[in-house]
Amino acid sequence: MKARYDVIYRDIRESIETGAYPYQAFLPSEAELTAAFECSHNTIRRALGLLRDQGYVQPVHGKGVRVIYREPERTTFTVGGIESFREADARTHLGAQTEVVTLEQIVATPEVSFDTGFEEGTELTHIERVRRVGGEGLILDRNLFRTSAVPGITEEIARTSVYDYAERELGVTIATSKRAITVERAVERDRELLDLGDIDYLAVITSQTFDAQGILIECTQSRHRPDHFCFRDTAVRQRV
Amino acid sequence: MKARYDVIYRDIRESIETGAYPYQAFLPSEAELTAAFECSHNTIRRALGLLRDQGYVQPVHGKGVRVIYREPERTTFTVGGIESFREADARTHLGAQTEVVTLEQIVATPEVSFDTGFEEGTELTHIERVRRVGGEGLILDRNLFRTSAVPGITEEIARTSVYDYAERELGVTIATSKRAITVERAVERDRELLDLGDIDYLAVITSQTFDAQGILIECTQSRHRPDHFCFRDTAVRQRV
DNA sequence: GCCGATTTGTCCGTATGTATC
DNA sequence: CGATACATACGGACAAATCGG
Repeated sequence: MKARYDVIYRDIRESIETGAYPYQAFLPSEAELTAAFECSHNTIRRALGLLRDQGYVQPVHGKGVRVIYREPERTTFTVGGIESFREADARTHLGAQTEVVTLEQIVATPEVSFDTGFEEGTELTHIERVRRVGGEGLILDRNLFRTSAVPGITEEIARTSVYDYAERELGVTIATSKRAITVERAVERDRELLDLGDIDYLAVITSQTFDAQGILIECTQSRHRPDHFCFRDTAVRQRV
Repeated sequence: MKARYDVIYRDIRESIETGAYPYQAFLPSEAELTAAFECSHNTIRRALGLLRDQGYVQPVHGKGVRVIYREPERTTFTVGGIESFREADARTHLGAQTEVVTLEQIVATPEVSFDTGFEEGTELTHIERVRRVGGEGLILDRNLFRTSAVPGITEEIARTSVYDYAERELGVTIATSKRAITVERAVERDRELLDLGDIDYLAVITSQTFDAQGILIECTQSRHRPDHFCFRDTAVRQRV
């Protein structure tokens, strides 16, 4: 992304994360930023809007833009935004491994259609993968990809990153993802594939992913052992 | 909020939710919308940006703006994502009751400060509340309000809605909320106050809330019995 | 309490780039 | 290639909130 507003957003975000603009400090005014980045008022505003939406700053009308970001702890496996397991792994440096348990072609039955939102009869690629950190099975991912959108998935691709393959090789762009987080009791299959010990509940993320065309291309269930699960989120007030 | 872009956003959202623009359909082009709403290109774009961020539509470059919203399925969940307990209760008509267990003034110790982000020595109002549905204790809410921002909380207020009190009586506006969802083992206190049976894990939402000034005014831990917990979310891909 | 300077919030009109068909 | 539609960017104008004198 080479858009000006995005470059500016990243630049300021960097300054906040490194502490150049500390918690509770005010950023330079929009006028100053406009001069500093040599761009228009609107472009600065767009960058500031991103910072606000991502929970970095809180603009205060008539006063300035206050920093509300503080360094999060990096202890557990955090989920947020749309990032693939591989990206999260790279970010946290936990050295995770992926084992492909299932890789098969299926056709959406009425029941699958109801659960996932795929039209009945759609050809789907079904994948089950176990994510291991330090040899321990922590996460069970169960994906259903629309085969016509993401064809030719091999075990090798499934073991590395389906997202990379889809984005780079096929030119598919992931755009929007709808998720629900629930906590469910572990079932037989979970015990079989994960290292649960006496743990009998899992954090479950169920998500639907749409591509840049607005077409549903993937449904996923990601079942996490609770002691390595953390979901972070920033919500901005809905003005009523 | 009477901003034009917000009115337009709500108008189009309404049309989507009622099915006037069905799933997978394209909205009228920006030019047509500009004419229809008699406003500028930028204002329409801002409204469309909101619709995109909230997961209603997916703009497709060079083609149009596609609807990706579908009526959420009514399954087993009770407590939804962004809404407060009271709002969720009103929506689901479950007839929930709130019992105030604790209401006291405390001062932030170093440990509390570390856990919550309040400055050491800050005067805080500590509240513990149990949310019951059908007599069953399902949720334990533990709040720490900055007393100077939200003074004079009575048991009556705690039983109904601190949020209403803060907004209406005190003019405090909640602006940004940072949340983390984890799954934790139930502790003694949870068993004491909630009806857990043989359940020994809880869904825990830990949140920090900032007012319109960017000041931290509240930290909350909301501990949910997992069989009545669901968190919903829509994420937009960060283009890299 | 009022006024003026500063700062953010909203909106407009226009121009240009880029993707789709 | 041209027409259409979304994406980005600019510059200007005015409103609204804050703060200090």
